[in-house]
Amino acid sequence: MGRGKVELKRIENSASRQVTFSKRRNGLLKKAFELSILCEAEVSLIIFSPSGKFYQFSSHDMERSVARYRSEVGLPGTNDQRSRSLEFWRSEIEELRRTINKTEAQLRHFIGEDIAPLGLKELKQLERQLKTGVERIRSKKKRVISEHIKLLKSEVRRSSSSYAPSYVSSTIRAHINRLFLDLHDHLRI
Amino acid sequence: MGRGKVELKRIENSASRQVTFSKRRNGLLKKAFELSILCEAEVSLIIFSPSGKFYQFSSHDMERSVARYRSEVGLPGTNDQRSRSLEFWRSEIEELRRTINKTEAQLRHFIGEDIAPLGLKELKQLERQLKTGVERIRSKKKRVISEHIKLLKSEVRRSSSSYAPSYVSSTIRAHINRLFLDLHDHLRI
DNA sequence: AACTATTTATAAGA
DNA sequence: TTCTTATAAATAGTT
Repeated sequence: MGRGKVELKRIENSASRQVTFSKRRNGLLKKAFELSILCEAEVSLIIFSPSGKFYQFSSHDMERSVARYRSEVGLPGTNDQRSRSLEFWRSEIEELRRTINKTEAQLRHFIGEDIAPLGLKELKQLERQLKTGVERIRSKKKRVISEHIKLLKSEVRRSSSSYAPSYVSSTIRAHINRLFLDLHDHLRI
Repeated sequence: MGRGKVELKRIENSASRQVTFSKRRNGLLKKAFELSILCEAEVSLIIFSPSGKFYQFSSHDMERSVARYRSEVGLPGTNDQRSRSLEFWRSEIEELRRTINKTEAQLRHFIGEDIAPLGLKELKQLERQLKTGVERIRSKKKRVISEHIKLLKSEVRRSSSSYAPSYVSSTIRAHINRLFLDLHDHLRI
């Protein structure tokens, strides 16, 4: 991965060992970060240089990952009370994960992703749900906007029945214009 | 570092996310190992896949590295292993529950429920997502149906160029009628 | 610290 | 999962 290949053994030259450490350490930290983002993995990395300098990356809280590590390696027995309750929590968590996967899949279907494997029947149902959603959202938007209008109208009434100076009504007129722009914008889609 | 570049964000497609995880996990473990050999560094790496599978590398004893990590970040000594791992599971479950709640809320929004507290901006975004979803789903449906049609046409061709008895073509005609009903039904919505 | 020639990792496709 | 291959990335040796 450079001008020449290197044997997998301690680099004898101290200067180049240090340079290599610096380059590869950065590379490793970067890749640990990328893995955690791209694949949603939990990744923790601890590095000490030969001279004792310390570097770390942890996608989640380091203590959390260490505890999780321990729960993986530190429990050889299966029959004591502790591992039983751990077994319970594990299954609890699996169930929650299943729920999440299912829900997220549905969500993706709603925005038209991962629909390749769906049949006509599913597609039809999806479409109907989406249509319903769109209708409700549009009507909610209309209500929101007409609330705005109502408020503005009452303001207009109040100010015209008072002796407010004319710049007030022009402010209100500006509000109204803004509202109509919004209205146009939001109902256009 | 492959046929195309990848954006630094969660890979949406679950299959390719898993493949990428497997490849990059191996790459990361390999590089951690190389760094420790080439530069005599102390390197510890803990990885959990989203599905909970566990991988690790440690150039030295993991507990030693963890203890050294703790002394670096200034945590008081250790702990009761059991309460820590319980703590971990508790936090894990809370996080999963939060995820579920968020995702389910989104899902409800998509079908137009619980949208009372939403503002115009959110409503607008929702509507746009739904529209996109509907469009994708409709085009997928069209593709599915035209596949059906293509298949049927080729069947018709085959059977009319053979000496098949006439009831075959009437069967096919029935299929076609059924298809058109489907077509009408599905594109009507 | 920069610069490249090379090696390595890996994304996409089969 | 595994293999292949084109390309992107990392990095060894050099300036």
